[in-house]
Amino acid sequence: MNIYDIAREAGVSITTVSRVINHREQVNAVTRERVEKVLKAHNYKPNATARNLVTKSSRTVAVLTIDIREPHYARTAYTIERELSHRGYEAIICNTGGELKETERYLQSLMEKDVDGIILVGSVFNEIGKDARIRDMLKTFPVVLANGRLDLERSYSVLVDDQYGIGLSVDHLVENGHREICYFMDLDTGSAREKKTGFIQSMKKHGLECGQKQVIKVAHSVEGGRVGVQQLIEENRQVTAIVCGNDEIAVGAVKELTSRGIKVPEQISVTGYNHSEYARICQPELTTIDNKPELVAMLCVQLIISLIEKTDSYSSGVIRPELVPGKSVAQL
Amino acid sequence: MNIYDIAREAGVSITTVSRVINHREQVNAVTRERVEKVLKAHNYKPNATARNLVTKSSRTVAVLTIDIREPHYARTAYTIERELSHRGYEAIICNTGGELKETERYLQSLMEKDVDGIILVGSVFNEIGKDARIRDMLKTFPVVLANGRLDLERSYSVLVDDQYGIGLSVDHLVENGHREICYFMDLDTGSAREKKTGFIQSMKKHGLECGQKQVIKVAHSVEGGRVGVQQLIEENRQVTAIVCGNDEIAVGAVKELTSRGIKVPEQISVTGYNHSEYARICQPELTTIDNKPELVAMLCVQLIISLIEKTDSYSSGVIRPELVPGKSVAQL
DNA sequence: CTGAAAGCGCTTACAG
DNA sequence: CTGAAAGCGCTTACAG
Repeated sequence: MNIYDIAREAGVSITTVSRVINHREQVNAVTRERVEKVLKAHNYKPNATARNLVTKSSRTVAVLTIDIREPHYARTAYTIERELSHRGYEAIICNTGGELKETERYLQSLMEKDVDGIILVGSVFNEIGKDARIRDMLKTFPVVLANGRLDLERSYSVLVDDQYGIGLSVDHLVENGHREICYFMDLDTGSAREKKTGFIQSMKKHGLECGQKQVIKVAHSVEGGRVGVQQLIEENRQVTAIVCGNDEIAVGAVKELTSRGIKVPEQISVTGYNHSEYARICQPELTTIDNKPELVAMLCVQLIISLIEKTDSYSSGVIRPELVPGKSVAQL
Repeated sequence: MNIYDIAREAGVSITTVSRVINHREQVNAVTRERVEKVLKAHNYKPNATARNLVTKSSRTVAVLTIDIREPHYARTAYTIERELSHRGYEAIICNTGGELKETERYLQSLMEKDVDGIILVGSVFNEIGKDARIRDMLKTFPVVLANGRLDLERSYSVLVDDQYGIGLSVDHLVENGHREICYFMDLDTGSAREKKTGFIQSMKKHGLECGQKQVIKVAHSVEGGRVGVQQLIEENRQVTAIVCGNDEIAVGAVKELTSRGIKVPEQISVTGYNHSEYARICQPELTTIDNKPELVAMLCVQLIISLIEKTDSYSSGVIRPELVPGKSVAQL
C-alpha cells in the first residue's frame, strides 16, 4: 500500500496525498478528509526510505561510544537515546572500544547511510578526532563531542570541567584536615589528564606537596584500585586519603584497604568520581563527584538537533561537576 | 558523486558500475579495473538509502530493551550490537522502559523504516507481546525474543532456564547445611515468576518448608533488598539464608544486614543472580548465578540473521545458568 | 487548491 | 560481457 494506491482510491493525485500526509496547509478541507479516510482505512505507513532518498535525511543519529557496559557511558547513551526518541530521531549505537580502527569502520558504514548527525561520547574521541582520515569522514556530518574539542566546521562540544571536579575532592579532603593525599589516575585519555591537572593544581593551591610521587597510574578498573593500594603499601607510603579518577578504582582501593584490615575512612579516606551506582554499593558508600552525564547527554542532543535542523537555538557552556558526600571520607 | 558520474567517467553503463560495486562475477576483468580506478579516484560511497529502497532492506536491526542502564541489559545490548556490527548490520537501540505504550511508539516508527529485524530483550516482552496491536506490528518483522515465547510466524526465542538457575542457589545452600531459606522475589515479570517457581520446586525437592512465608516480594533494586531484610527482622524470622532474584537486591540485603551488625555470611548467607559487576563489588563478594547474557546475545543475533537471510542455519536450545561461588555463603 | 512530471540513486530483469 | 529501461515510493518545484 503506497501513495499511488491511496491516491487512486481517494481520486486525487499523489501530490495531494503527500500534502495530507505531511500536514501541509494548502489542501481543501473536504479533500483532506477524503484522503485521510482512505489513509486510515488501509492503516497506511509512509515508507521512510523513499522519503529519506529525496530529503537526504533519515531522522537517525549515530552515537559512537566506547563501551555501553560501563555505567557512565550507559547513562549517557541512555539519556541521549531517550531525548532523541522524544524528538522523533532514532539512535544507532556503536561500541568502538575507543579504538581508531573500529571508529573508522563504523564511520565508513555510517557514511553510506543518510545519518543526520553523530554524537561522540568519551574523551578518547579527542585523540581519535585528530586522525586525518577520521576527520575527513567526520566533516561530512554534523558532530557533537561530549567532553572535548574537535575543531571542525559543523561541530559543537559539551565540556565538563573535570579539572574543577577533581578539585572539589581535594578541597573536601583538605577541609577535613587531610594533607597527605595521593591520586589514582585512570589511564591516559583527555579527561584523565584534565583530572590529573586538576589534582595537581588543587594540591598546590592548598600549599601541599605534589610531585611524581603523589600521582599513581592505575588501570581503569576495580583491579586497578587494588593494585594502586598494593603499591602504596609496598612503598610504605603514609597517606591519609586517596583521590580516585573513577568509582571503579575507588571501589578497588576500598576493597583492598579493607581486606588488609585498614579501615575506610577511619584510617584512610577515599573519594571516587562519576557518582555511579558503584559508589552507592561500595561499603562504605563513596564520597564521589557527580559529573552530570544526563545533563551532558541532554545538551549533546540539543546541540546536534540545532546543527541538523539549523535552528541556531543552541546553548552551551561548561558543566560544573558537584561533590556528593558519602561515608568514605573522615575528618582528621 | 553517484553511480551515473562514475559510469560516465569510466565510459560504461550504470549497470556495469553497479555490478562492479556489488562484486558480481559477470564483468570483464579489464572493464572492472577501469571502473574500480574511477571508484577509487573519487572515493565513491554507495548511497545506502537508494539501495534500501529497491532491496527493501537496510541492514539494520532494532534492539528493544527495557533500560540499558541496568548492567544486565547493557551487557546483552552490547554483545548484540557488536555481533551485528561484525556481520555488517547496524543496531538501533530503544529503551522502552518495559512499557506497552513506549514499545508501541517505537514499533510505530520502526515500521516506517526498512528495519530488517527486531530483537526483544527482557522477559517483559512476553507480556507486551500478548497485546493485539503489538502483535500486529511485530508480525511484519522477523523477531527474536531473549527469554520468552512469542508464538508468531517469523520469530524465534532464546530461552534461559531461570528455574534451574535459582535451583542452583538453593542446592548450593542446602549442600552447605541451610534449611531455613527465603526468597526475595523481584517483581512480577516472566522470568521473575520462573525463578520463584524454581525456588519453590527446589525447596520441595529438598523436603524443606516452602509456602507464602518463604517468598518475599521486593522492589527490583538495592533499596528492595534493604526493605526485604527490614521486613524479615520486623517479623522476627529466623532464616539462615536469603536467595535473591538479582544482584541489586542481594547487595541491598547484604548492606542492610551488615549495617544492623548481622554478619554475612557468618550469620546469614545471601545469594544473588546475574553475575554482574555488583556481585564482585559487594562486600563480601556475592555467590551468584551467571545467566550468560553474552551467550544469549550471540544466539539472538544468530537467529535474527538466519531469519533475515533465510539461511535456516539456526541452532537453539535452552541456556543453562551456572553458579559462581563468592564469599556470601557460609557452611553451617 | 491541485496535479503532471522530474528526480532522489540505486538494482534488476530482460535483451542482445 | 554489457546496456537501456523500468521501478523502488516518496517530495517538490512549477504550472495552472
